Amino acid sequence: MPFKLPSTSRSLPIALIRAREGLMAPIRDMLAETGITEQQWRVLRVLSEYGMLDTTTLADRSSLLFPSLTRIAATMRDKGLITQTRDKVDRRRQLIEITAAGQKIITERTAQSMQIVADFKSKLGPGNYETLLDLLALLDPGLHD
Amino acid sequence: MPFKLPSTSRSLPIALIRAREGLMAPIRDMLAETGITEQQWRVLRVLSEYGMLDTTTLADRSSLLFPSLTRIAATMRDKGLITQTRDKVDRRRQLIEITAAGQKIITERTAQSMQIVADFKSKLGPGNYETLLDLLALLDPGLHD
DNA sequence: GCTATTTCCTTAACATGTTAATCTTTTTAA
DNA sequence: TTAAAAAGATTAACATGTTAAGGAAATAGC
Repeated sequence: MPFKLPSTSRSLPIALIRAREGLMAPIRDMLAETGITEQQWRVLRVLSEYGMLDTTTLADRSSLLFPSLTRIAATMRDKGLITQTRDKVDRRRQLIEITAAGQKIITERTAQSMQIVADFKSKLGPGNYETLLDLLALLDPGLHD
Repeated sequence: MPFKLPSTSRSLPIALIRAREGLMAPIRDMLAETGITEQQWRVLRVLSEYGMLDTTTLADRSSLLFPSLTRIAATMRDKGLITQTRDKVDRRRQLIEITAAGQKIITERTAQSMQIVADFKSKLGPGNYETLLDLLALLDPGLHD
């Protein structure tokens, strides 16, 4: 039975990459002005939203793998964007917190960032935007398994 | 005006990452058995579908950046999965073609790969799968700008 | 209490993503 | 026809993704 794979033009993994590429292009342009990367922005967003976090929780909420976060945190500490402290009770654990300098970047870029999100919402139509988020959530392994 | 960014749990870029992670996990498990990476698989898929291609077209259809493709092609050439030849007419251009060994990997894994796709289709429901592809296409910068 | 296991995190090694600089070949334009 | 510009591709440099191995601290079981 000579079944055939779907054309790469209708491949879901590839469609996800390309959609992400389109979405991130303006965000990366914005971040280039601040000197931080997309991942560092994500870490700042999470820390700003949730406050001080241990590394495991931070990695999970930032959708970063642990080894990546180790390096990213070191870079961000050197830049003065975060602080790292050992947990007094469990000295294996490390606690990470955003600094004033880190929060300043979030604050300064919030309006611009929201405008980018608004542009994509209107590009898709408001209902479609929510539909898309819901469909993507169905594929998220962390949400039901 | 203290506008606030959407919670990172409803961020579209993050949702795209997580969906892709869920989608690729079983595919990566499959590819681990063959000794090639996700990107190398994508290159083989495109070459198998379209035949011999110049590097620019291949990079575009594989959704890879040019410098990445340069390295990936070198690796794949060393593994015997592709051949690289100079264009006789325009010696700047390079032409890339899949080898029998490369095609063998595609052939051997087609059924397994299709099963993974089918599983995700049934997980989402058939209508939702097409809806998702269509919505993602709206964000693809290469499809309308 | 003491060892084996588990947990949290870091290092290592290799592949890719991203931007910028460079190199070669071709095309343009005077 | 020849120097400047453009096009195709590579290299470099740094950051991240991914898997596996290692290291220190805490916990479980005996």
